[in-house]
Amino acid sequence: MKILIPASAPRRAKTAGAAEGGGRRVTSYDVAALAGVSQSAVSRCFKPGASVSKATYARVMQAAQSLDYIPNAAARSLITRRSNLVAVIISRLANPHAPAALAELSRQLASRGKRALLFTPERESELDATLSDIWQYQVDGVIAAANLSERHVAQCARRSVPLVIFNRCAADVSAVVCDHAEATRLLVSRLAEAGHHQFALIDEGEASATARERQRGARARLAELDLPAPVVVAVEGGDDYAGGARGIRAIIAQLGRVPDAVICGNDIIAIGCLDTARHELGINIPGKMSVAGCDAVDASGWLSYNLTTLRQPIQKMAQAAAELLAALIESRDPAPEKRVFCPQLVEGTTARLQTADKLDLALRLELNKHGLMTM
Amino acid sequence: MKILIPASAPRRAKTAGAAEGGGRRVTSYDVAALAGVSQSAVSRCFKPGASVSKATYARVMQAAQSLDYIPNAAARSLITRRSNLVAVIISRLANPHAPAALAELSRQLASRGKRALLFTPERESELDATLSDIWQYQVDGVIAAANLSERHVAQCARRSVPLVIFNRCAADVSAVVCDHAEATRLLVSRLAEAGHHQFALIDEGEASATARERQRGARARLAELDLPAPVVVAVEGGDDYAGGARGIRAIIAQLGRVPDAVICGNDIIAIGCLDTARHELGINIPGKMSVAGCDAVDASGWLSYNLTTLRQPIQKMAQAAAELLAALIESRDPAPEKRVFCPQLVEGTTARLQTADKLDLALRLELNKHGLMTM
DNA sequence: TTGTATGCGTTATCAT
DNA sequence: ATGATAACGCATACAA
Repeated sequence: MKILIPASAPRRAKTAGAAEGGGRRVTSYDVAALAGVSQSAVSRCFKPGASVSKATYARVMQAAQSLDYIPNAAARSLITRRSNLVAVIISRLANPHAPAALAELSRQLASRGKRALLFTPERESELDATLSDIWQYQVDGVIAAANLSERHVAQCARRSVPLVIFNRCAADVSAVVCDHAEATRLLVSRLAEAGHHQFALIDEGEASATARERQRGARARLAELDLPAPVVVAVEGGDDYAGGARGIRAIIAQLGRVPDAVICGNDIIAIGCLDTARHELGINIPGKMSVAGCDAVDASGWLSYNLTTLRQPIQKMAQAAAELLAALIESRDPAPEKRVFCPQLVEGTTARLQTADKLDLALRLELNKHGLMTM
Repeated sequence: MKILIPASAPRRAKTAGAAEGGGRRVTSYDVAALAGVSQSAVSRCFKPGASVSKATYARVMQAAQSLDYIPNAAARSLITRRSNLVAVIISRLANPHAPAALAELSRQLASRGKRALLFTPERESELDATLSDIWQYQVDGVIAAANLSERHVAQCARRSVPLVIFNRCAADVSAVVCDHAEATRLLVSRLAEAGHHQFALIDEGEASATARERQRGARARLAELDLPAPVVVAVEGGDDYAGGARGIRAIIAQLGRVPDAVICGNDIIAIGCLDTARHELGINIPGKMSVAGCDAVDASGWLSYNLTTLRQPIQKMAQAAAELLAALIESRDPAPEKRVFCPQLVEGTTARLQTADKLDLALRLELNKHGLMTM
């Protein structure tokens, strides 16, 4: 059996000479040496609420500053099991209000000390690879503005990584959503009140959950009001300006005439529909036909359009998402919570709407309800 | 002096029982134990081009899969000094083509095994804090679509973190830019050829480097052509739809009449100018006045506008940025390289332009030059 | 080709 | 309040 004599020297002999090797990184050992304290003292100085004397704190901070020392997040996350990274999955950054949502999410995460690690899969088939990528980085949580399958959601659960779905429907997951069904109900109510009879919808196809919701809301309200079922045109993968242009032509072809009102899945579709109707088909809007969009974009307010549309409270939604995720990260209790917001009607000039004071009382009460957040 | 008896057991006693503690992470040790190999063997299996036998590779991969093992990027980056993270600084995500650029950057980085860590400072004053944040994460490089000061650039150099500036002017740094001066030169040339005499500019103020470039190009070309100096209106912080609306009113007030042509710093300004001129001031466009934008956005192609504008090759620029950064990361040679792209003229119907075959030969040659990439 | 041993830079635990 | 020491999970030099 061998007998060892313990080395009295510390495990590593760090030299504080930072100006030597060119590429050597500045570590807490360098700062400690310069400040004349132990490395653990340095570490404590960078941990909020740790017990350090005023004097050492000052010396350490000065040393750190003169060496440009900044703690290494990789090493920290290794031991704390907190990366302060949040994966943000946005499937289509081209989506009209994705930029606004992303900017606000980034802000909100930053205010909570988290950073957005961006993932932009282009097809749904890339989601598997995207998730694998994500796990590498030991993210503290995931915010997904993408159509995750149940399998993907389960994957998050198995790894116990908190997940918040943004603006998509999903079962058994925390989510921040807009009540799209209520939105189209509201729109149909107002338009019907103003005398519109034959409705049409241009929207994404059945693959889109939000499109299904919008269609469901519109159909239900129309049925309640004993109005004819709407003509529905799905613009698969063409939920954009060109889709709106094709959509209105398809509707007229199918119906044999101009509908009273067209409700579009988003503002860009609506603008495409509007431009084509006005400039190419010569339809008087809103005289002969009303057009409404969803998800107000900047362009909807421009003088050439002044679109009647529904505004999602994107900022509030982003804030809610960050809030929800933060709560999930703190407490290890995975009780899913949903926050449902309701879009607000923006009365433009592309639809003939009854002014509010002419509406009967019952309808006014109902509309009033929509102005509030619902759970 | 104490005498120690060395423990014959390894430094750490890892149990492969993954299903015990609930939250325990799966490590390469777990995979090694299940596959009956050493931890280093597992590590090698995940390193492309390492020397592993076919047999062990298969066993390790199967074990890894059954345990849902994925290497921990934090631990890896600690030893390899490569985080595979790239900080992307975008100061204003509201900026018309920021989303497109970001999406393409994310794509291009991903194809090189890198991830975009997003930073969205809102004011220039936040840049210091942003950079400090960035250094924590040991990013492999930085792509900045923001106005970094020389101090910020120096900070990157001192930490030897590769930096690529996106779409901003900067000295002594690698950058991907559009030649905005050439863009406005081109526009002025074409408009002058078509008989425009009195020009006006609506753009951001002197604080914006790209605005200064555009103004410089326009002034220079006008001087060459012996045309009067342009009326210039700066819309500080209002480089948007409302800015364009205010801008055209200011120009007319200043000039006492309608100018022949208005060149706007971006398409949104141009659209604001156009809408106000047409719908509120009743100016016939392009009959009485020509309007041109810069940085083609989707809306510029809509039927209601069909704007004459300049298209930046954003995709190519994003690709070039990723390429440049990747090269910088690979080679430790910090020789700055610039890639300059030239915007392409989009001939809409908001400006009276001479058709190309009527231009004199000299001008045609010059224009042709602009179609190519310049260095 | 494979295994052993060590270090990356930090935080956490414990004794002082 | 402070310092010594042990993880965290991986990659790599070196020995076998």
